Amino acid sequence: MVRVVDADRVAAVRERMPAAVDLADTADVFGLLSDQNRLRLLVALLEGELCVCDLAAVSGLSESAASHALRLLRAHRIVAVRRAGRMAYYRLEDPHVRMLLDLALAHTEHTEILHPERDGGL
Amino acid sequence: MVRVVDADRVAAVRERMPAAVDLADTADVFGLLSDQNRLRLLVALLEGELCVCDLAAVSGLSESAASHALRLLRAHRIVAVRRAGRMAYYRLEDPHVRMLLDLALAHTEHTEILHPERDGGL
DNA sequence: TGAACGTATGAATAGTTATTCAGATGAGCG
DNA sequence: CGCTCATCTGAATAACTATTCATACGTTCA
Repeated sequence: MVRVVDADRVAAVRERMPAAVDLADTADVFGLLSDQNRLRLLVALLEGELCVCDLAAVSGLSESAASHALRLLRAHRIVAVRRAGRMAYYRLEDPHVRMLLDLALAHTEHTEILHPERDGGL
Repeated sequence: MVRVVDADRVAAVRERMPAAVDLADTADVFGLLSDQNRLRLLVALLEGELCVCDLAAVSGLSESAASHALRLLRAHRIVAVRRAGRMAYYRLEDPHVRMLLDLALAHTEHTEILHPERDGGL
């Protein structure tokens, strides 16, 4: 089993395959962007910092849920926090993620949604 | 609870917030990219079509696992299949996903990995 | 100081997703 | 035909992720 058909292409692709650690990191970032609520939070932050309660309001989350989500994003340094008294102001810190968001949103807004359906032969 | 601090910004952000269906779709796409194995498959396909066994070989997956992953990607029309006899050749079909991949990989390859760690105050 | 507030946390539950295995399908070939 | 091969599938388990609730923390202000 696992016999190779086009050995040359397989070797070439193996060459170009990013290191496991890079792939894991990339998968991680995409994973953080794969949730509607986190997406809302990040979209809200595209134009500048907001406090937790405004983020919760904008994204329709409870403050607890918003806080949990922001914690995750903060742990991966996608957002950063500024504290002022009892308020916490979050901002989008990762320019790479900003680019991914911009690109992704630009496309979904102009594109028909492709729902999971069958192809040639499912 | 959920009191708004900066009502104007909240209203402005609400205006710009994409529709729920667009966010769901975007989150979905990111979700499909959030797995190392699927990422490997897609990277392998960046340069052209490959059959399942070569994809499995390149990405270190069992053929069954590769097939399951490809099925998912196919269901979302991210890849498409061409069948020739008993072989199945997959290709990357979604140019939007190709862009996201290119962007993401370009960055991870030049960037220090930011592992989940604490920020100012975790 | 103590009450109210914004935020953060932990633990529990519920829900989703990946992985594996056993077997099915359908094409080619002797 | 009947065997082998490439691929696909379904079902089961295991692993992970989200959501909620109750509560804790530190700040502000009376």
